Amino acid sequence: MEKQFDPARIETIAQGYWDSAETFRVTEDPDRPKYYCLSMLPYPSGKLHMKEVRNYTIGDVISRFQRMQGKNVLQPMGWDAFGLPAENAAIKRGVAPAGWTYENIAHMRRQLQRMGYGYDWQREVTTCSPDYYRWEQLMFTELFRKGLVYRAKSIVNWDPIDQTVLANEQVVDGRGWRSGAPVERREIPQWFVRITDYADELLEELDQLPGWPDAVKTMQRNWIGRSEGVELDFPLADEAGGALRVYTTRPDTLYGATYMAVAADHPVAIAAAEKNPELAAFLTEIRQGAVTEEALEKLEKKGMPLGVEAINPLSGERIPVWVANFVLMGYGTGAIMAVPAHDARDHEFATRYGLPIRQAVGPADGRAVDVQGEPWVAKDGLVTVAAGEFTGLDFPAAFNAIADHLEARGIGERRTNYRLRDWGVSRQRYWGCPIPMIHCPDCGAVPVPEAELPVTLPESVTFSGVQSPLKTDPDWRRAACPQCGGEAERETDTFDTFVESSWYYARYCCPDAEAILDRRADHWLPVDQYIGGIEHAVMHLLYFRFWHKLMRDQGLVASDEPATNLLCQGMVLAEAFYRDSEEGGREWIAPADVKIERDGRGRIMRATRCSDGAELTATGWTTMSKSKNNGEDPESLVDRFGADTVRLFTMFAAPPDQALEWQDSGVEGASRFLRRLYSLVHDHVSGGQVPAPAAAELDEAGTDLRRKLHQTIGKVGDDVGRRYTFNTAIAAIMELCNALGRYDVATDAARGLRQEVLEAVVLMLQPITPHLSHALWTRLGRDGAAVDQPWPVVDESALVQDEVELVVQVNGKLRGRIRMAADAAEDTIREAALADAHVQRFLEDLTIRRVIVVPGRLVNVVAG
RNA sequence: GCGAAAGUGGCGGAACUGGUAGACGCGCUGGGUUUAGGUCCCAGUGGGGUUAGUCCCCCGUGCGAGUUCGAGUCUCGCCUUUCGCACCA
Repeated sequence: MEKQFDPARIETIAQGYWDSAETFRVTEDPDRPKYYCLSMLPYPSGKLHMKEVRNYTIGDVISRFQRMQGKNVLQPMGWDAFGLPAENAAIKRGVAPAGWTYENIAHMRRQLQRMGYGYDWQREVTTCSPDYYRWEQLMFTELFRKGLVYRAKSIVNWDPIDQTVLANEQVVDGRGWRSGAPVERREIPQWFVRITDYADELLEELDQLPGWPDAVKTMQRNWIGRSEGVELDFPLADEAGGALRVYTTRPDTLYGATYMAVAADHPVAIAAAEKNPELAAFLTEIRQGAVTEEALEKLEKKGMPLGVEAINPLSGERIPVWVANFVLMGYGTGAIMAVPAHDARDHEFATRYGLPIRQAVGPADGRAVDVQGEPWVAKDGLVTVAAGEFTGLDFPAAFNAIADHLEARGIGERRTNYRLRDWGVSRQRYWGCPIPMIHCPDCGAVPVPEAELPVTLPESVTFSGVQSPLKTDPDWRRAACPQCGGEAERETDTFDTFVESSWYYARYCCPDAEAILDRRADHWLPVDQYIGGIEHAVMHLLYFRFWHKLMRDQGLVASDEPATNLLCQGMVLAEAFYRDSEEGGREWIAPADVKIERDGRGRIMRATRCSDGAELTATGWTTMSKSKNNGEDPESLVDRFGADTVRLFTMFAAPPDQALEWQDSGVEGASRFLRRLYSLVHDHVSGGQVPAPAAAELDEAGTDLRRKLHQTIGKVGDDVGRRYTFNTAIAAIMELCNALGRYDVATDAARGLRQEVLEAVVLMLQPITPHLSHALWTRLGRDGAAVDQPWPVVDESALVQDEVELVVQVNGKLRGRIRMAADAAEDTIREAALADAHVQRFLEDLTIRRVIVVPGRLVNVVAG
């Protein structure tokens, strides 16, 4: 055995072994329980990111652990290859998005392989390949035929200078990122999938997912936002008649409605603006700005009266109709009834424009509230006041009485509403999956027949960024109508990339199927463990669940949910450094180019740039990102320390669901531990033939070490297999190694024990540092490969302990420790605790009132 | 603005079911090995006080209240940070 630990050499040998033995290639096996471990597939941005290393190391640790439990493990990998960054790269460097993407995939695949992840590469899925997206096109046309897909108008960010639709991230402070022009909201026709048809099922089945984090389930519940309310008409008071339809969850507050507000695109607002130029200008003004909910909510509330009045259907009162910038057409009915006394946003608006605020409900205990100063929004413990015949009712009673009344008079009905909106899947972009529809002047929108799929995206194009090459290519656009054969046009929009990532996990099961999926899908599904970033808690994970149900209803899969367990890992943070220069604004300096001076306690005192000594400002911990130039390159760390060290550190630094603060010094600590273990094994095997373990011949120190070994096996199995706290598993292994290092090996029995400990350590580390374990397993003289060994078994007889230490508290404060037989009776424990000299000191002049004995843990003496 | 989480030494974190706060690692301090540097090994390391001593005391888990024999852990309010908000993925 070489004295020096050489990670590069060890890693090459181990990876070569797994390759030639086809260790990670899996097929369906009826004799072994299956285990499907899935990590979210990466966008091929060019370089592997630290957050991906973290994600995939977690997945690989779980996969390798399950393999050691005897499971038939499927762990696939692929590429979420469509998306905006490829278009941006194309604009910046003048390369085609396809070529750029394929090069990135090749580079990143090699980076993943160097990390030693146990993927079955034969199942690799690349979403921009026609072999993949043709099946999603087929699925879409089938959904269209089932009526689950429709076309409707919706709002996009429109850049009036570049004449293009902008993504939300391309809107900076309400302006286009490149043109700088104020963004306008524009309505265009787009394709939608009816996710709201599945809203109830998506909501209710969250209760059947005990393996999903509560935080994610709560966020999804809130996102779906089911509410019970009433939809009703407020008749308009002008001669033309008509009515404003609104939805409210608070019909009990109807008597407090003092004005109405409509969206700028509402027909009533447009009609009113025709004869009012000032109003028309205002409508144009409030149509500007970004479309995100966040931007709308943070907006300064603005409005203008339309000169139109509506009639409160309960009180008969005439109230003014306003147009307001925070009401949007397409969200609900595009109109709201405003009850400023009981809604914060309505209150802010009413106060600003001097509109009346009238109380409709109040506390049931009769306490007076002043709604002029601030709204009273409670829904519990309320009673209606000044509400005509409905006065004096609590919330459920008022809700029902008013809803019955409205329904009886035919001006409204009860309605269940969702905050969730149907999924708009159209994108006005080139680098995406073409939407397989043909627009015929006579037949309308017609799906492309299955025999003509896939609708292939042309890959050799020049991409300028102004318009999609699909829209400017008349040959590509031209098509015969599948229905009437007449001249027609292809849809030039492409799919939201969330469509590809909604079903890739199922395609991994049968990547070569000549259909969307085949029978193999149900062998592997549902996914046993899904792992990905918390940032996907709502959108991706909801579409992922939704698409699974769509596939179920198409008869493609049998299960209701795609994944039984979900682990959301935290972000990866790093320190960032910048300097503000007069000429060039803020400049971010890579941490590798920064010289840091720390004070005696390790805090950063001063940071300077290595090249010129320029003074820099440190930001503290922040997300690793390109814009801050603080990304740690995993590959250079692998070059310096080896893949095992990088894997060990990312698992050790924090529990997986917490943010990980990246520190190079910590990486060195991980490397040091592996070197120490290597030399422990080296020293051990250089002593020659190892005798068989003989537990009975061990002295007290040996018995203690052996107990610690088996405690550790139990703890690590629980930490890795159930708790997913890899950091504590590693800490326990380190403790065991420290104990082994202190253990004096003078006898044959002791050498045998050392062999037993080292073998267990090597196997327990196999999921985390598989290359080193592969090497050391052989060095310890064992046959076979570490990756194929079963998880070590706890020897219950080694855990037995005759004596335990108990803590004695007086009034909750630690005052003494006593050693007792493990099975001592409560009375004996109480006596021993009270007899302890140190405890007695604190009981002088006090009367003992109670003694609490917690067996195996502590005694608390309550005295006063 | 709305929704969801998280705050523990100089730093990352541990304490799993309400029961010894600070495991493990980094950093730092002192010592040793080495021609030197690095590596490696040993010891110490929450803050304050105290002792001849290896004894002992007080304080301490973002802030403020509460429940309990006992709270980092449970409840309420506040502050700060992070994630998401439908065209970034």
